[in-house]
Amino acid sequence: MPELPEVETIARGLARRVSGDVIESVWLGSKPEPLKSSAADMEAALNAKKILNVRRSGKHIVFDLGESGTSGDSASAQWIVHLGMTGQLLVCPPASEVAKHTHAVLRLASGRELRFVDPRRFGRLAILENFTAPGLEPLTISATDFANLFRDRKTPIKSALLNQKLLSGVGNIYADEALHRAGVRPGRRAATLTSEQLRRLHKRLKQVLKEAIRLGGSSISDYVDADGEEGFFQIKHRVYGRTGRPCGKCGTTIKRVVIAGRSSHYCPKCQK
DNA sequence: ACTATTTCCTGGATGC
DNA sequence: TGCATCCAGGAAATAG
Repeated sequence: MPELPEVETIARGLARRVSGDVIESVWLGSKPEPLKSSAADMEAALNAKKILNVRRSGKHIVFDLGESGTSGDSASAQWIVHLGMTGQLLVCPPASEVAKHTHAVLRLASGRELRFVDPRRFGRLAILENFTAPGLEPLTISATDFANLFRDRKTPIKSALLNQKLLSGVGNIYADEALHRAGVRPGRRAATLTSEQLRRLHKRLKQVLKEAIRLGGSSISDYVDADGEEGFFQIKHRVYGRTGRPCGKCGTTIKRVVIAGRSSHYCPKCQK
């Protein structure tokens, strides 16, 4: 399940591999469409465009597109890819087998193909201009702005962390991991956190995201980066997916509760 | 304006 | 072995 660190890893890998390449042809699957715009519009927006850069905004992958004919690199539209739960963007030799649930194939001038594969179809594709994810970036947000996001909110802090309109990029894994490292229970009402706890959560969230990026993300289920490589942050998980096992810090059994319809894992002793 | 709940979707795990 | 059921969860839609 790609969250900020996984999407960052994928975007960096793609930037390295396909920046400067030109889209020669486009195939878009029919199925129940993961497309925001019509297939014809998307194809027209992608065809013959140069990929200037690939980067991350929140959990979205942004392909900056430019005209391939002109010498200047003036950006026009952007191809936005959200991987949802199970989406993958793969750079493949054209001869390689097309995986089941492939919804888009971009043939590149370099001879390779960029393929979007997504079994569960929670992923989304869109053509936009000047896209920025709705929430604030967790890696750059100030402690003050961070604290202000949660002031007066009655919702559990876990729900608030997952709310992409507040912070963009935090998902279930890193919300749980940041809360454990900050010593705060996921069910705590956001507004009841002390300023000290908010300060810690701000610090620990940044820390855990940065460390996860350094390790190439967490490979849970089928996550792989643009090179097909798995990440290693899952070995650093202290609570996520560790229900019933001992907390590494104090030995107390890790508990699981459902908040906002999501599994939330925490240590009843370390987290207040 | 918020908050909580439901829905989408398939594959892997589990149970009888 | 085979079939049914459950569960994973990001974000949009819906309801309160």
